Amino acid sequence: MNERQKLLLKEIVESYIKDAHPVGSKALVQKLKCSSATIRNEMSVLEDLGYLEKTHTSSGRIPSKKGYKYYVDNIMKPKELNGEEMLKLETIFSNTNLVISDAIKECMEIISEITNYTSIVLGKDSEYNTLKQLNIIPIDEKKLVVLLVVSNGHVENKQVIVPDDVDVREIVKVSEIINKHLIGTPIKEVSSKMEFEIKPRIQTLIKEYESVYAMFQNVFNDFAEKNSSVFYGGRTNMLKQPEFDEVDKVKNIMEKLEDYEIVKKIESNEDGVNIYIGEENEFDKDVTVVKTSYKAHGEEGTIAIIGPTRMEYDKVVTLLEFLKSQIER
Amino acid sequence: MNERQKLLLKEIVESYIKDAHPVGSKALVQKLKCSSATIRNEMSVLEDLGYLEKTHTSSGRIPSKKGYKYYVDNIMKPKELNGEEMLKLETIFSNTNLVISDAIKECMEIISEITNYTSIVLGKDSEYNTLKQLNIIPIDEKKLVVLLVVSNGHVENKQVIVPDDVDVREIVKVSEIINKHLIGTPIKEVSSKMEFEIKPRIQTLIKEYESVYAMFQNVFNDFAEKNSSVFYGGRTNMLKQPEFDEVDKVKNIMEKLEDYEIVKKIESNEDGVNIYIGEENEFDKDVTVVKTSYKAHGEEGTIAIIGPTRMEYDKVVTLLEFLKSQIER
DNA sequence: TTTTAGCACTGGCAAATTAAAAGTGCTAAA
DNA sequence: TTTAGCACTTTTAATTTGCCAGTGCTAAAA
Repeated sequence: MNERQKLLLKEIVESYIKDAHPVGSKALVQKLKCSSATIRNEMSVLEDLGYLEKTHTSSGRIPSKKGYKYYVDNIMKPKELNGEEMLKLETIFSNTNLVISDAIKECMEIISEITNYTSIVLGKDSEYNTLKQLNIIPIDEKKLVVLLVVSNGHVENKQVIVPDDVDVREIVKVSEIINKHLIGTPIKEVSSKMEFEIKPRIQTLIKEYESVYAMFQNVFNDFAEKNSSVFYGGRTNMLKQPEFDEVDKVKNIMEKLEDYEIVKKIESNEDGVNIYIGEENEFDKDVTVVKTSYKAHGEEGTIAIIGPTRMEYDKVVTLLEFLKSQIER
Repeated sequence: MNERQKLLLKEIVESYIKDAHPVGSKALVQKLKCSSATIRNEMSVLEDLGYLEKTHTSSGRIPSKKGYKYYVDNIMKPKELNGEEMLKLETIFSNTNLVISDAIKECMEIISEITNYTSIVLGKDSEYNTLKQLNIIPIDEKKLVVLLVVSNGHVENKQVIVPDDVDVREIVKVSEIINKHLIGTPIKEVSSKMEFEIKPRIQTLIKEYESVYAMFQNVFNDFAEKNSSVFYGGRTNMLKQPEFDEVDKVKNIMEKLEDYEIVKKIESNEDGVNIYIGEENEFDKDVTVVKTSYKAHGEEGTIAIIGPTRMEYDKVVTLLEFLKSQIER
């Protein structure tokens, strides 16, 4: 692609991102410094190459998915952030008594506000996270709370009804044994260590050990299931985008956003910011997902922005990169 | 209103609820056992009384808000639940190691599925709930977790960055003092008791007591803010209703559903099931909120269904009543 | 060889037109 | 009090129309 074609693609993408109208040849005469006829010729070349599309035979052009892709890969320059926005994000991180995961959530909420896209933070319990502490707190004769503290500071809690045949004191006893032997165990291995290290120990000690053992396995399984946490920002922002003006389309996308099985596929291990346009993501042909991973002090996860393919790529990428850099400081 | 008029209103409401089309006089000849002319006369009476509306001069009738209100107050009979649905809800409650609040959430999720409306569970920390236990769990030199256990079994946790000038051991010492003097204190009074009972005690004991005190107050304030919890079921169901076919309208309603300040106004103390049609609720003139409170073993809160005014009132009311009865057993 | 002016042509869009369908209100008779 | 009958109203969908933005192509200019 020659320089003029690149410039042409750039102008079309940016104009279309700005106001969602197909771009005609006359509108670009100023920018390209040549006549509309020349622009039409070049447009038709770019269309043959698959970078542009028409909405109908005599409409202006819009970028194709391939066009967007070329734009983000070869043309787009990082956008300078507006000072006010940058300051907002920085002050959140300068708040010293805010834990990193909370700071990330607040920032993504703000990014959703300034971009009008939906943001997702997908927390992930790192493989290096270990069991820090297991607490049993009796609430009454029949109810207790199991608390599980992870080495990175995450706490999970679950209320449990004590089985009829079991004495609460026996549960506490088992929890002491678990604390004695399982602290420092990576979370993923807890379940199997229960089987091989705890079960044999309690068989002789505890009367109704089967009930108690089952209860603990149950609790650990529950924890394993909601292993990673999801945070959403600007959930309803989808509804603001002109391309999602049909309720059916929005419904489809929002239902997928609610579906953890689909959302968890966003999880990223890449160090850079990656862009998934249209068919490249799980949501919709007119949706783009921009995402990157973060890692800091045992906290680990993915931050992602979800919006229309007609997205302010330069701004979103810069924002995510900026946030990532803040996190990792 | 005479019997025939009641029957007429009933048939119109139920037919419109069923398929969202205005109801004409001919369609009711069978049901009313009289000619369409007679029905037209009666319709026009009901319209003068304000129970019916026309969408345009020569359309069939639809119920007005007042018509719906009369229907739910004077005409509607509880709907018998389908056995399968009832069983689904009952089995959830028969699962003995499920805590009541989790059972409620699962049930409301199911109710959302079977009705295609949105459900909300608004947990409320009862005034009788007291502080059960305060735990400090150091994560590393600079981070710790504050755990707050409430007498009903709810657990709140917050990660805190230890201020530079403070020693973790001093925080632990303060937590011991709090545990000694504040256990059993109603949650609402904790903050003021901190001021009058804890602050004086620690002033002499703790070096940087101001920092530590501020930290704890901070944490308690955070807890107080998210005092009550919200659970949503079928968040996107709004999008399935034909009356919400304009993105703008849905956006409005969904934004309100996201806004805790608005949602918490749903909170109910009423023992019965109450219905708020159109302007009577905070959401939209075409939305109805059906809600009731529940109370069981220190767990307390509100369950609510949100849908279009054209709602299957009989079914929703019966479902909520059934769920409430299950909760209170 | 590249660029440009000019012009015929195309599809979309909005406003206007039309015809059919659904339903009402009113009148007069049962 | 109820009903049959009919004129009238509005909606809806389909069609028509003119206009507009924009294209593709051709032939001339650079």
